[in-house]
Amino acid sequence: MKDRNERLMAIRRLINSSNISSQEELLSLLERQGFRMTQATLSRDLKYLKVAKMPDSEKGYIYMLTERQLNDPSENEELPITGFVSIDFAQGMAIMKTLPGHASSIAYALDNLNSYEIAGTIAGDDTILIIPRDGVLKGDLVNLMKSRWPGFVKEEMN
Amino acid sequence: MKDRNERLMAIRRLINSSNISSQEELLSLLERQGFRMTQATLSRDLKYLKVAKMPDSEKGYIYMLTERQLNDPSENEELPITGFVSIDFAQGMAIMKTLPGHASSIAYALDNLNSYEIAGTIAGDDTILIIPRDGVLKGDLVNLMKSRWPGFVKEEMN
DNA sequence: ATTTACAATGCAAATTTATACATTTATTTT
DNA sequence: AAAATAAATGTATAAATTTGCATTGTAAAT
Repeated sequence: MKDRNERLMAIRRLINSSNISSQEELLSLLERQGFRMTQATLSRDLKYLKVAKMPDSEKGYIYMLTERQLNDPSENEELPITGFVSIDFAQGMAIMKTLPGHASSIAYALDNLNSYEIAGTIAGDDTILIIPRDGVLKGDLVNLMKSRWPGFVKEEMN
Repeated sequence: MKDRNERLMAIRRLINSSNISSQEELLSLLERQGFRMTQATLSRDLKYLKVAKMPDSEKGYIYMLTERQLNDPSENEELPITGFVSIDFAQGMAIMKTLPGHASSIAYALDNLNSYEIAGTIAGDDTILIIPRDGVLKGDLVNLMKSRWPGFVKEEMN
């Protein structure tokens, strides 16, 4: 199902980076990127991704991501502020270094973000392997971290 | 235009307290409260209130408030953590007491919440008069405070 | 008190979005 | 590998939402 995941990610990126006001509009942007599909599938994708449509003073209505479910406490897990050392990318995956013994708690928190981008994590003692879904870019992970992890700074990265 | 404001508030309350999945559904709830209107007007109200519709695992799709515009920095003004003393309700308005000299800065921050509930504020030296829109209940204001003001606690209220 | 300007609303039609059903494609089981 | 099961998608249609236009109600100005 590689295709679908890449499409889902492409949708997220488009919605994140531009103000899209209808599925037809999004559909044509996706087609420009080589995705072939119908509006029906897009509607289902948006439902799956929990993309909301909200009024916007400029464009009337726009789609927006809602990863951080406003009222679902389970999704509001805070990432531990301490223990993070560095993050690195290789083989399409992310390798996060932590202080000794901190890996599993951070990995646990990462899992509980329930973010689409992260397919899963495996933690050792001071290292976490983060496996992104197909189609997820390094930048997507960085954005995720930055948006959900107060103490996380790009500059600390390699 | 008293009627319209009360209707707008009723809409906010309903959306906040229940999971509504269509305008028709919301319409009938409003009618049960004595509001008479068409679905077209409701659509315009929702647009005015910037109510978003998002996928929900239980009900398919639900409406939700988006006061806290996720990406609009101007709406993310933080309320000053210090200076608040107490809040009181009288004559349909709220009287907030602050430490001496703190009233205007807090009132300024309140204004910049751009919240629908607050029609306006007037600040003296240590007192702020908060004028709610018609139809806004005491509880609505308290909810607003609690959701936007980290340090605000109900117990401090009278 | 009229007139003028603007905001709010209904109606009907256009647009947009969701979904039932059938079909294809992938995955799992035997 | 074949059969059985589940997942993904297209087509056509239904359902839901938005909007242009006309009208009515409200407020402001003369």
